[in-house]
Amino acid sequence: MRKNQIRINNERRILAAAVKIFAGNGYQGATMMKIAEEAGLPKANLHYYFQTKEQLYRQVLDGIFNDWLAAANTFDECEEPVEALRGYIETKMDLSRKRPLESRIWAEEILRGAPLIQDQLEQTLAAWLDTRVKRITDWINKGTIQAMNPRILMYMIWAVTQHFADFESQIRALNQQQNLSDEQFAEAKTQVVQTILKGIGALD
Amino acid sequence: MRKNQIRINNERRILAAAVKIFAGNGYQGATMMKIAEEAGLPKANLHYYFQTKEQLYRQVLDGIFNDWLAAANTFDECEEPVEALRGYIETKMDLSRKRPLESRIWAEEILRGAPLIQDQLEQTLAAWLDTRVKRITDWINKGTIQAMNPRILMYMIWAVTQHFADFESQIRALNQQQNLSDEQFAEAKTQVVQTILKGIGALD
DNA sequence: ATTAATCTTGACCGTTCGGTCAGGTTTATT
DNA sequence: AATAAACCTGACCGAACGGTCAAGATTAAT
Repeated sequence: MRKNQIRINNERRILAAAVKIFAGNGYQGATMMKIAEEAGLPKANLHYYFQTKEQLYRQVLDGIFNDWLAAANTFDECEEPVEALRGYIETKMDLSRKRPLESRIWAEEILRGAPLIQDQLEQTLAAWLDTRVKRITDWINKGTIQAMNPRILMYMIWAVTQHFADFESQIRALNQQQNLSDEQFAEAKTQVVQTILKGIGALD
Repeated sequence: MRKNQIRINNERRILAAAVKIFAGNGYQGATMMKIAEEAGLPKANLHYYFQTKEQLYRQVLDGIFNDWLAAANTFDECEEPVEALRGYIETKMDLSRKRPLESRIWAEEILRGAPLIQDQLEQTLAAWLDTRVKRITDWINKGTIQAMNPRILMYMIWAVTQHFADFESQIRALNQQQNLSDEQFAEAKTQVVQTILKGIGALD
């Protein structure tokens, strides 16, 4: 029983417009009118598909969280710490490069105290982190990487990779008012991977 | 010619209240009424000292930027890379611990594309960064630390240190709904310093 | 003591926002 | 062809917002 094509198309259009407007203005700064203009639809039409602004915002956040979880699986694809961490960091960097708007929406939600996604953080994300902490602890016990607090390592990885999306406007201001070129971003990606892996004693 | 004490006191009260409200609600989500209640003053009184909401916000941002610049001087206090970087990272970590609200206001402004502080970023911050890039480049040329892009190193330091303020609510959700204790934060500080210094080949 | 300057505040105003709704149009079903 | 279901939208509404103002209270200057 699949939904009508009209509904599918319009929901997608509205969600895409919502991502742009929420990312550029924040939840409070975004207005249904701006989203409607971006989507090329009358405002009342938005309320036909999404009853309230908050519901629309929640669906945007859900989509972001699902993308995040999909990327997070990279962590489990390799057995060895160097390749597992390298793959995860690179995937997170690619996500920041390709979907900076989503990263910024997520960041703003956390900044505001995560009022709408606290449950997801405490349930899904905490569980995800726990199992990865166990894997890292195993590596430490085997002596493959040096002793450390695995949670802090993950915080560092998240911080650095997401910084390139969340603080894009600052990086641009410090880069002759130009966004990082593909070459510059590739260099950043390599350096981030090298610094973190070397920093935890997994290289050299 | 010093200002009247009444003005000094009230401006300070209002600015302190504004920091709390802007940090917890963002620029758009903050209202003059909320700030007035936090300050314990009638709303009209705020407009007597600060003509518009934007002017009040600008003064808050100015204060934050000045704190940031003061902390940034730590970078120059030591000649050797290990001690200079360690001191700078630790100062930034302490700032995140003691002034998380200010860090979040700054982060939100950058997230929104830095509409009000673009000039400061392109002028003051860019100049500050340029001189530190030169220092790091000297260290690299002397062989004290390994070859790398100094700008990316600074981005990483900013990202990691500020993460503990900006993403505090996420870290709390992943830490049994408890903010990091002083001991946990001290551990994070040590690990961040060690990982970065080791990651750039300045240790071991 | 008088005047001037500064400070205080309740009431008010125009605008913008999220959301509603009735009535019409299009699409799907039989 | 007829009916039902889904979709569309201009016009409207109450609430909340940033900001104003006039009139009074307090403080400073002479």
